[in-house]
Amino acid sequence: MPELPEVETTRRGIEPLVVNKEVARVVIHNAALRWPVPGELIRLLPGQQVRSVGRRSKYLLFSFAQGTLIVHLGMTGHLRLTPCDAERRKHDHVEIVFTDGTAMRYNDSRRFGSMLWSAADPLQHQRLVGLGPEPFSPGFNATYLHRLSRGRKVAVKPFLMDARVVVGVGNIYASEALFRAGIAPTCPAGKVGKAVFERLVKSVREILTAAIAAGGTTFRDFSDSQGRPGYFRQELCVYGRNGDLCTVCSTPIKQIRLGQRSTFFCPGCQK
DNA sequence: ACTGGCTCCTGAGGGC
DNA sequence: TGCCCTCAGGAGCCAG
Repeated sequence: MPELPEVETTRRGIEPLVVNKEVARVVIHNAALRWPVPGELIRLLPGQQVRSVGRRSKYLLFSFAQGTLIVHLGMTGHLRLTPCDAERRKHDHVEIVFTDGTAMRYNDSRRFGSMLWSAADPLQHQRLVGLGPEPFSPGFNATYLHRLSRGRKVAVKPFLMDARVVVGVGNIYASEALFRAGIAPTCPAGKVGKAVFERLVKSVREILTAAIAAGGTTFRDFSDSQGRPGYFRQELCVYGRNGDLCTVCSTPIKQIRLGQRSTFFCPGCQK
């Protein structure tokens, strides 16, 4: 379940393996992702070099001279670098073969991911243009959240998970950040005060920083990256811990559904 | 303008 | 052992 830390870890791992490599050919084994993989990649990419691998929100941006390959990992998407003659795996969708004999393969069992092409500024792409600030950018702060949330009745957890508000906070880290900040996930966003948002901003950054650090140690080797599920599991305080006793106040952790999503919190710590 | 609900998909895990 | 059911989740989309 890639949230921002996992995507950033993927970016850091894959960039040194593909940067400056020239594409020899593109093979689309199965174009069926969230949107069909654009067939034009087959004629556009060969001959071009990967200049850099960037990230905006949970989108990876593979920059080429003539445009940008935009990759979203969805729920189960993985990128791995293999020798180009390595055996294919089930759910390999797209293969980008480089002139040095390696290949980057996109594998996605649930097909929630996507692969898009942007000939112009990728940040202006339809999928990226309306996104909120990055959680580590100065634009993500208590004043911003306070202003944006006035009059909003939506619970603070789905509010925090709304990519138009801030990007990269998925279901797991939303629960964790709210626990750290001592905010009940059900509290209407419009009722949250500025000082409390201050704590939330800090918590979001702390939890993402810790997760990126943990991801960095787990995803070191991208030639063999099928990911290790639950890599941050041991550091989670509430997520997936329904019935466990809170590490702070020993109240049993509760699980509810909020905006169709499993939500975990400590009724003792979070008001 | 908001809000909540539905949807895509496959694999894991629980119950019997 | 095996089958069936439920659940998981990012984010676009739509109806009210």
